[in-house]
This record gives sequence, C-alpha cells and structure tokens, in this order.
Amino acid sequence: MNQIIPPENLPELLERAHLMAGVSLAQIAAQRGLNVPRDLKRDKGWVGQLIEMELGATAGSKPEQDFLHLGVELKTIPIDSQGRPLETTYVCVAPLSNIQGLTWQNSLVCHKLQRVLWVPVEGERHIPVGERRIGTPILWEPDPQELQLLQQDWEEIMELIALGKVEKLTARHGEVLQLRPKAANSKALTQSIAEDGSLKMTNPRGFYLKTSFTAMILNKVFG
DNA sequence: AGCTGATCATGC
DNA sequence: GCATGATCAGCT
Repeated sequence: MNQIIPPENLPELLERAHLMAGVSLAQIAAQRGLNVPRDLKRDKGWVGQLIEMELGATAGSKPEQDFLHLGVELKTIPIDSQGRPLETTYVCVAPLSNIQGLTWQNSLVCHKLQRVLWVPVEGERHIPVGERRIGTPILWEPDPQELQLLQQDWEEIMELIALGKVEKLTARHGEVLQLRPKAANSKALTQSIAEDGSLKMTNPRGFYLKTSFTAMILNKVFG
C-alpha cells in the first residue's frame, strides 16, 4: 500500500483535512485501494484508520498523539444529519494501579486533549458505509472552562480509583468525562487498587468524552 | 430514543 | 494484556 507522507506542519495538515470535506468514504477507500465493509460491526475502527491513513498519521499503537510533531490528536466522530455526535469519544486507557503522584497536568487525558483535530463523518446506520461523507474538520483546543470541567471529572474519577472504589464507578459519573469498560470483552482483567490498598484484578477501563460535551465542541463552529 | 456496559480487529 | 481505532446492542 502506498504510504502518505506525514504533514510537515499544522497548516499542511489542516489543508489536507479540508480537502476531504464533502468526500465519501468510498472515494477515499478507492484512492487507498481498500474495500469498503458492508457495515462496521466487525470493522469498528475502519473509518478512523482510513482517515488516519489519508492524512498521513503514523500508524501505531503508541499512547501518544497521532501527529506528535504537530501536537495534534486526530479523532473521527460519527454525526447524525443535524451534525450531532452519535457516539461517545474514546480518549485513552485509564490507569488503575501505580497512580501515586499522578496529576491532571501529566495525565494522558490532558496530554491527548490539548489539541484535537475533529473529523466529523456521517454515521447513521441507514447510510451505506461507502456513501457516508466526511464533514468540515475542526481544530479544537479546550478553553479554560472546558479544561476545568475535564480536570474536575478526571480528578474525581482518579480519586475513587486511588481509594480502591473502581468497581463503584459507572458511566454516570462525571459531567463531560466518563469511565467505561475498554477491553476485548468482560473477561479481560488488569491490576487495580483494592480498598485496603493492595492489588486486585478488575476489568480494564477507558476514558470517554460524553456526547453532550463533543456536541458543544462541534456547535462552537457550526452553531 | 439514548445511554451504559460489552464488544470487534489488529499488532505487538 | 495493552494500546490503537472505535461502534454495537440490550436495557432502561
């Protein structure tokens, strides 16, 4: 497969992203020589990886921003016909042990969300995957209020994790950031802190942005 | 109808 | 198992 060179600077990345606006996923896939899946049931990350490829993101599973040299994290977000998010947005894995001394400022959530390039994509299931169109990209940096909301939720969630109450945390905690399972299935286990401070095993969790929060981000641009 | 918990693919 | 990319789908 022909590799696309990573963008050298931010304007170049934004130019590439803007050129994709209005284009269908089938068109992009054809350029990349890829088949379009009939649905996303077994290809949940397909859209995101397609957009990554087209923008020249360095593929990989490193816990870092997609464009580290530009300080930009790339997120595709499925939207309905009115431009509202259809799904929450996965941010990163949540640390459940060895978290002493971890602060918001040096957390992975804070680092990844410093600057995000949102690429909206039509996501309603009645639209065939190939016919779904890419929308106008949005470069977002959290404003002080958004940062404060994120930090507050993060600190509240991490505090409960530190106290060994991870099992008591549900997706209902947090205003804008939530903790949910993130694993192959519910049998996956990872180390976490127990209430007595020892270690135990629990299901891995991840941080997700709630749709009400990402809806505000998209609305700041499109109203 | 929206949300929460569960799940799918892939490369170490 | 962990981390990437996320969406699925049953339940409320």
